[in-house]
Amino acid sequence: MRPVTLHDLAKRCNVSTATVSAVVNGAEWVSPKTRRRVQRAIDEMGYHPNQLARGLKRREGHAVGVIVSDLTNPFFTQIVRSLSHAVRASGRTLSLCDSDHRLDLGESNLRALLESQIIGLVVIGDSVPERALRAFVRARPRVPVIAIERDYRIAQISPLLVDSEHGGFVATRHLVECGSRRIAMITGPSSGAGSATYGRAKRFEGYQRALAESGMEFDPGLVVEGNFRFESGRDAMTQLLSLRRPPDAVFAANDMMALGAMTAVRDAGLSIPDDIALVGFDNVPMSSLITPGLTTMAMPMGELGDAAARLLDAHIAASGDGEPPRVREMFSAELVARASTLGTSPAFT
Amino acid sequence: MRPVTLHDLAKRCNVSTATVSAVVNGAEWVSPKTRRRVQRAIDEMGYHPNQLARGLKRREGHAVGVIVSDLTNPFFTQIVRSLSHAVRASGRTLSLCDSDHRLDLGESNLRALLESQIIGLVVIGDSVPERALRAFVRARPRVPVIAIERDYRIAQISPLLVDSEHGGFVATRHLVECGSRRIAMITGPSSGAGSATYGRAKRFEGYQRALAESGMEFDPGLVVEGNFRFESGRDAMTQLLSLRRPPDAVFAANDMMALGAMTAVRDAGLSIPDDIALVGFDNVPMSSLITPGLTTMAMPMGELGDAAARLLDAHIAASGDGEPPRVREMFSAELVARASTLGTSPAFT
DNA sequence: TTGACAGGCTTAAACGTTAAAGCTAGTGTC
DNA sequence: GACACTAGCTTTAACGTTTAAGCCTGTCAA
Repeated sequence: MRPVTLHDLAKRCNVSTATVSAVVNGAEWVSPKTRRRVQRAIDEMGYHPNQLARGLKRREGHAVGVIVSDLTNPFFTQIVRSLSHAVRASGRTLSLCDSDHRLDLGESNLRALLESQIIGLVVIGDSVPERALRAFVRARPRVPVIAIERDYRIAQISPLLVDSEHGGFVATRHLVECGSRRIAMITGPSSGAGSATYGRAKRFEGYQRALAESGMEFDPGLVVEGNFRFESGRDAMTQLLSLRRPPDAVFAANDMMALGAMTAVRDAGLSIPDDIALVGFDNVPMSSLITPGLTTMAMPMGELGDAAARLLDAHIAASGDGEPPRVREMFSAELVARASTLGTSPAFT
Repeated sequence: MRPVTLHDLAKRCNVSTATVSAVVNGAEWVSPKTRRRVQRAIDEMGYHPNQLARGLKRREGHAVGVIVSDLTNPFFTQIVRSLSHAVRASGRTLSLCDSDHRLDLGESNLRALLESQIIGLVVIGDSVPERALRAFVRARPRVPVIAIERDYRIAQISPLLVDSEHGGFVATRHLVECGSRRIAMITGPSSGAGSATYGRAKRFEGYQRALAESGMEFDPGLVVEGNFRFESGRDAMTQLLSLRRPPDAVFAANDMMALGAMTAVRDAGLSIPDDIALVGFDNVPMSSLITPGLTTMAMPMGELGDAAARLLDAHIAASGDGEPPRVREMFSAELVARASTLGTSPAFT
């Protein structure tokens, strides 16, 4: 039992396949009578257009590709989710790839998407090597590519960034304002997976600027490198606590490391925020649910997903006019103050 | 600049497209000399097969569809993630749909997947109306459909289930063993989104059986209905605490509600587990990170994703032999005891 | 009466790939 | 020398759509 095709409908209605196609696609010129007859046959026989054939003929696919380095990261999940809704709303389909923090997997994922003739691509975080993307835009000059939280040096790629320098500055200044005098930082990795994300270095720069503007000296001994994961935050914190002069506040480059740091503080029998004040970055859902609530810089996840979808739609709609224009958009993270810096005053349980 | 096609390669190498196709697909009969020549041209010109054309000709797509009711639910995210890896490993592509807890969206997502000629379908949770799936298996009798945590009454659909009756039983018995005498339950919704998931009713049944086997009376006043979300757990707990005789233990049908319940207990100035012992269900990542750690029934998420991928591969490999066989697999949830029932003995911080 | 024109359809050629069937030259067999 | 056989190709017809071009038939203006 083959699926119903335009031919089947055409035979049944004694018209040509072109006419049936016109009805399916809502062309103007079909007479109301024929249109009704064909429409009835479509409903009765249960016809569904074959997007492969359609795509082949129209020389464009119907899928938008998205590559993410780790879907279990709530930051990415939320972006993918809002992206998926937007993509569906415009009648397309989402092809999802999880590169599992491995650049080689990201590259093979990208090839698969290229072959499936995607009509647009969103790359989130540090999931695809620059070289591979360069090859992609060369092979498909008309396909819009959007990078979230990664600033590729490729002219055809539109970056959507969060101003992490400012975010790091605000986070650190908040700690200063809360009375901290020795502020440590747990950074992202300087090499390997995640090291190339836009925010990694910027958060550190913001931290340094805030220290400078507050007249505090920068102590390299208070900077520990993590890898954005829970365990590395815990280990980094343990290391910081073992210093001769431990810090009284810590700015972690993301929430997962901040949460890891939190358990290390607890394990050491110390209290947050009295002994150690703590700020994270991302505002993952968990940060509002734990006790004490984690003060953090909220990333505009929904906005990023929506903006990506909006850009894709615009690019696709304007296709035919050569290459898509490059757009660079900057979003900002907002401070969400919770108990990990403010303490348990009634307003911030 | 059109993408390179088989024709371009054929012309360049003075062979027919059939030969080039044979090289691309690794057919045996091509002479080593020709193979080398063609292979070189492929590399030099940067050829990538067009999966739309290939799929059209072979009468099968290259994508596996997955529909999930809410991607931000970590339980689903982990399944999708392991599924995506398995799908990529077999050279296919993942088409992801998030139905946003709306059955009508799930239905339109399913239609989109149908049109894109998916080669297999995984439906996770309560995301697609049974009627729509029935139509799908009628339209595509050869496409294997796998349902995770949902037991559709459709012969062609293979369900992958977790024995939640037993899980509910073990969870409740654990509370009994920890000394609780009045055990309440926060259930899933009895109607609307999520109400049709396989586990919902089963967890409640297991709870009742454990009470009966422990010789404890079942008190309907200790059962409150939630909707699987954080806030509903918090509200349900508040309601339970306001009873004349509040419970000394609560079994929540999932972790998110248990976490909500936890904040309600804290807000009431009570302690976990001394005043209220708490058990959840799912073992979302957060449950191990909060304080106190949440005792919960661990769902075998990776196993479910892998099993789904394995079944799909088997079905697809055996295609041609008519309809895919229906497989029903049952997995089990395992108790992970943490501080929310055991207290802060050194072993369970 | 002729021609122009428009409405409503059909024809036919693609889109890039695969696969069955056919062809050719060379080898081996008796 | 006729025959079969094989290795290594080519030819050709699809797969299900779309779309440009063409073909009728009827209407209307001149």
